[in-house]
Parts: sequence; structure tokens; C-alpha cells
Amino acid sequence: MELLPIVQSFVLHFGEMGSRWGINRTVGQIYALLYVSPEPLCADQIVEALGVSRSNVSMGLRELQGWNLVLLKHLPDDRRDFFTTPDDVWQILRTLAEERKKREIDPTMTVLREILMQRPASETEQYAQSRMSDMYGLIEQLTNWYDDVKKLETDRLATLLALGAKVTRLLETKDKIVSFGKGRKSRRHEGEIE
Amino acid sequence: MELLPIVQSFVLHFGEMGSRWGINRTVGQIYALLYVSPEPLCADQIVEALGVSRSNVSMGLRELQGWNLVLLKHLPDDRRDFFTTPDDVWQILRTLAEERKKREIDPTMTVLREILMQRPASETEQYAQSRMSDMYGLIEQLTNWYDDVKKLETDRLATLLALGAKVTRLLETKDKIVSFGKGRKSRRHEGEIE
DNA sequence: CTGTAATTTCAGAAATTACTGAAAATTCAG
DNA sequence: CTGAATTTTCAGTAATTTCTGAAATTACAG
Repeated sequence: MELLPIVQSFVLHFGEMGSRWGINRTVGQIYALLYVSPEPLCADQIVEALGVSRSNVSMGLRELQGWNLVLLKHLPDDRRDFFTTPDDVWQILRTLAEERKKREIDPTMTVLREILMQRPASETEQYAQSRMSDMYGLIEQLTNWYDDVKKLETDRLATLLALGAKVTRLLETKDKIVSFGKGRKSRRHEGEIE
Repeated sequence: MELLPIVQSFVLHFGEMGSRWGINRTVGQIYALLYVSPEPLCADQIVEALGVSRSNVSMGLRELQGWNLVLLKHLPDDRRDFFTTPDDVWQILRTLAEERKKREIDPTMTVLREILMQRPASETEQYAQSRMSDMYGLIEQLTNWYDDVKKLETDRLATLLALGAKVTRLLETKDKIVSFGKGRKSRRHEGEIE
């Protein structure tokens, strides 16, 4: 692997962390490399940089495309495929969240829904269902929040994050302000405080 | 594996999903089983329920304890260890977030910090650093938000989630309300909107 | 078409990770 | 102490995942 030292440590770290996520070393390394490269890279450049086989790079890129984490580019008068990552890290975050939800959350929700449809045949099954229902409710709340928040443009999302828990404090003072919220219709949302 | 049908599908699903997370099948199954069991279980009961070896269960329980996801209980006049999961799903969520942060985020931040201390020796390294700095900034904002929010009790957290993106709309109206925020000191927080 | 460059596929090899059974260690009652 | 009950450790094996090289496919210029 012939890489600038700074890039190398980053790439190696992503390779190692890959396993703590669900991705393998090579995929992690490819992503890291593309992420810090000023120009799009073609497969052979990645092969050379990482010292892995051409076919491995091909499979890695394919996986990253499946995650929507890399972009395919073409240079004029060049038949090769070049790859980059999106520039906006917030967009990357959104993509990542979306894909992880799709792979890790949605299937579980489907299973839970199916199980919860069934009639419990015993005390124990009934208890099990109530636990699953708790889990279902929790995830549902989280994904509702996520659906709500994911549409926000970057600057608004940043604002929301910057506020953090201060929002709840802010809400406490709400009541003290006479005309607050006047003219808004539909105050009926789950968990809305009154 | 001798399990009630409802429990069985849940346990099997968690086993499969385990691989998409960073945990193995057995660990996923053990957790699922404990989660839906009305009473704490001892290792041998888990062995029987899941049909895996005693030593495998021992290692699985050990890993779950490392994640703080199971509780060890003792029954009077019984030397065996019994295990459960915490009741409160919100608490489970908090634990999970905490542990994942520890394992997946913190090491990356350390690496990024170290790399960003170094002097770039070329244009390319400089670009790489600026990308890493973007990533660092993003994660920092997210973890600041997380640190802020994680202390909230369950009901408040639920409130915050229920509000979701509506908070930003709420903030827009803020300016229109004359006395809002009066008497509060220190309005100086990163990203605070004015 | 034909030939070449680029990419993908895939069977098997290599590496990693998970699991088991036997042995060792721990715990505790008597 | 002794010894039975319980848990842990660990070397070896099984299972799974990752990676490679060779062959197949695709894409396209001439």
C-alpha cells in the first residue's frame, strides 16, 4: 500500500472499524480512500493504493454503490469508471441513516408486526408479546422522529442538534408566554405536552 | 430448540439480525430469549432453549454483560446465576447508544484528532485533512447533541421525539413573541440561533 | 464484425470468527 | 479442609466470510 501517511492512517483505521460495523475491511478502506481523495479514482488506482485484488475492489465498489455511498463519474475520452463520495457530510449521514434503517430496523419491525398479530396461546406468550409490543412502540417513536427530521435541510438540522435538550427547557417556559402558539391548528400529536 | 412459537420466531430473527449488527447469532438469540422471558433464566435453561453448548452460552452471557445489556440475579438458596434484561426499553436504548458510541465512535474520533494534529506535507494531505475535519465536526455535533439529550428522563425524551422537526417551526415563531427568553442568562452555545 | 480495454462473476483458497467438549477454576455447603 | 455444583477457559474444529485469479462478460473504437 503506497499512500501518504495521513491518508494511510485514516484508511487503515476505517478498515479496522469496518468489522465493528457490518462492513468488511476492504470496503471500509475503499470508502475512506475515496472520501479523502481530491479527485475521483478508478478501480485500478484503488487496487494500487490498497494492495488488494482487482476483483475485491470490484465487489467492494459494488457494495458501496448498494449503500448509495459512492458516486460514479466519467471523464471525457476515458472509458473507465471513476468513483467519489458525496461532498456534503450531512448528506452522507442521511444516506447512512436511511440505509441502516432499511437493513437493520425495517426487517425487525416486519417480524414484530407479524408476531403481534398472532393470538398468544399462554401466559408466557402473552408476556412475550407485551415485551415485543414495548419494543415495537419504542422503535416506532424513533422512526417517526427520524422520518420527521430527515427532511430538514442541513442548516436546520444543525440548529436542531445545537439546541439539543435545551428544547425541553424551552418548552417549559412556553406556558408562561401568554399568546404562544396562537392561531396554530391541530395540537394533537402523540406526546405533545399541554 | 424447544420454544413457544412466538418466542421462537423472535429469537430466530434476533439471531439472524445479529450478523447485521456486530454480534453473533448466539448472542442475539440469548438476548432475545432473556428479553421476552417473564422470569430470569439460568445458563442451563438457555442451553436447553437454544440448543447450543454450555460454553457458548457462557461466552455469550459474558459478552452481553460487557455491553451492560443483561442483569445478573440471584435466587435465595440457589447458587446459580440468573439473567434478565432491564425492563425499561428506553433505558435499554440509552445503554445501547452509550456502548455503541464507546466502541464505534470514540476510537474514530481519537484517530481523527491525532491525524488533524499533524502538519500536511502536500496539497493532497491538506485536502484529506479538510475532509477529516468535516467528518470530525459532524460527529462532534452529533455527540454533543447526544450528550445533551441522554440525560433526559424517559418522558421528556419521549416529548422531544414526539415534537421532532416541529421544533424548528416552533423556533421560527419565537421571534414573533415579544418577551420570549427574557431573564435567561448565557445564550452562548455553539450554533444557537438568534 | 474484430480486437482491446474495462468490469464482473465465481469457484476455490485463505483468513477470520464462532462453537464445542474437555479440563480447569471457582464457589460454597458441610 | 473435601467435594459437589457451577462457571470459565481454551485448544481444536466447524462454519462463515473474505479474497483471489482465471474465465466470462460487457462496452466500444476502429
